[in-house]
Parts: sequence; structure tokens; C-alpha cells
Amino acid sequence: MSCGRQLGERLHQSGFRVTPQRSVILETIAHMDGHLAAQEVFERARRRLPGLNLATVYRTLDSLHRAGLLDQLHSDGEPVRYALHDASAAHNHLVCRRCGRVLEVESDAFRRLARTLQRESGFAADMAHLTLQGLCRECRSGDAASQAR
Amino acid sequence: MSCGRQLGERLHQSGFRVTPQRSVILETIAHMDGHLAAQEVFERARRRLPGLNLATVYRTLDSLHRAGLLDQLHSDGEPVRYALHDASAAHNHLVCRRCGRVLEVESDAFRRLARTLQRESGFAADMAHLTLQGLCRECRSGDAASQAR
DNA sequence: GTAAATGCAAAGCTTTTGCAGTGAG
DNA sequence: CTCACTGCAAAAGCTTTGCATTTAC
Repeated sequence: MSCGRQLGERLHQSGFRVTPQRSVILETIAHMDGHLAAQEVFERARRRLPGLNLATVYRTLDSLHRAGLLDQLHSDGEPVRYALHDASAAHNHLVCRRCGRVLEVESDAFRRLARTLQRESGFAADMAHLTLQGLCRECRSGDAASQAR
Repeated sequence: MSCGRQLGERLHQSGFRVTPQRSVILETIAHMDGHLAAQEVFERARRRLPGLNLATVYRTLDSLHRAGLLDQLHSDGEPVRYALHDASAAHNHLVCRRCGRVLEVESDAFRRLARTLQRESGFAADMAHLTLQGLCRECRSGDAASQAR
């Protein structure tokens, strides 16, 4: 969705100076449609902007996140990943704590939770890319045997 | 809840050897009722077990998490934190991405989401200590004005 | 006795910071 | 022209790993 110019405008509206670095970093994430760690953003973005520095990537991702243009995704042992803050692209991940399997789900249930929280606490939660941990169906059934836990 | 002996049993049931290190680490988290990073677990546990090593803490936390005795909490820039996997102690955190404020909430809405996911995907999500990011009421209203950054 | 767990020390990552130079507005 | 932003290099975490030793079972 939306290339170059439009992203530049969003940057500008948020009070940022529109530098080549920022444009390229934001476009990189936009084109991949998300889930990139800082290192990956760096590697991809550097193809288009060879002088780019990793520290700049970190600083930019942080600024864009605080400005609300990017979501941060925290999953397991992995480094933080970033995605465009775009509710229309919402989908969530369920990560099994036992086997590591990742399920990708699209459920209104997440939106419902957000609505409830907004009503109850006035807090507008970023659900768009939320990742949950737990046990997948397979590991739960295998569990009865090795119940342990 | 439940001191010493009971925790030892849970360890044993999970197929772990019950070492002093593991007992102390688990009890440390149990008594604080959660939200400790590895470093903090280390510092507190070492008071009771001076020889304790940080690497042991990391290895133990990882094992206990995979075994389902501990939940991992991922929040913002912070290191991973751990809490007893105890649904009865459930409460969730809402962290404002702008001002950093943390709201602590107890809402059935989280349990409802878990139930829905279980039905739709067979996935049993650990909601007990889930942390969400977003914008708090104050930052949302102040937003229109100070839009910038 | 044996496999698992620990301690220690070292290395591997990711992320942050200070500072001088550059460039967007 | 000015201040925000960048690059560079160095440091600061946090976390993992290999290996010899200890210890729970």
C-alpha cells in the first residue's frame, strides 16, 4: 500500500524531517509488510542506501514507533520486530511455548478485546500485530501423557 | 501460595531434578509474585544461595518456562520478565507507548479472548500476564494538539 | 554410577551513546 | 543559518555456550 510520497507525508505530518534514511527505512518495512527486526531492516534498506548505519536504523525505528507509525512486536527470545501501524493489515500470531510452532490467525476476538479495554480503561491498545504465547492443539493433547507441567 | 514443599513437588512432577538452585529461584519468583527479570531473580536468589551463578538462573528460567511453570512477559525495551504460571493471579498491563505509563487491569475480556482462540484454533493462550501496548486516555486526548512526536 | 545440573569464563548478540560532521527546513 | 539527524566507533547490556566439576537420583 502506498508508496514513497504518501509515507513522506506521514513522516512530515508527525513532525519529522524527511531524510532519505527515514524514507527508505519506512518504505522497506511497508513493502515487506512487516515483522522485521532492526538487523533485517538494516540489511534490506542498505541495498538502496549503501551508506546507511545501523545506529540510524535503531534511532529511526524508535522514533517512528513513538510517533505511532510503527508497531513493535515482542515475541519469544527474538529481538523486537517492527510492522507498519496499519490496522487493516491486522493479523496475530500464536506461538507455542513447547514446540515453537507459529499459528497466524485473523480473529475479530482481538478487536473485541481492544474495544472492551477502550471502554473500560480508556486505553487504545495496539492489537494489530499482537503475538500470544501458549500451547498449540498438538502439544496440549500430547500433554495428557507427559502431563508434567 | 504454596511454599517450599509444594514447589518442589511441581518441579519433580515436571521431570526436573530438585536442586537447591531451582528451588530457590522458583520460590523467589513465587514470593515476589512475579514480574522479575533474570538479573533481579539472580540478585534476590543469591541472598539465600550465595554461590548462585547468573548462567544457572538463565538456564533455569528457560527450563521452567518451557515446562509451563513460569510465564514469560515481554514488554517494551525491557528484558524478558518471569512470573509464576498461575491463572488465579491473573492481571494484565497496559503500557502507553507515548508516556510510558503502566495501567494494571483485571478484565474478563482477556479470558474471553482466550476462550475464543481456544475454540477457533485449539490454541491455549497464556493470557495471565499479557502486556499490551497502546495509547493511554491522557495521551490520546493530548494528541490532537501536540501531535508532533 | 550416570546423566543432569552447576559454576566459571569467555564470547555473541542486540542495542545504546558521545561526538563531530552534514543537511533538511 | 540552525538544529535535527547521521555516521562512526566504542561501550553497555543481556543472554548463550563450552567445558570441567559436582550432585541428585
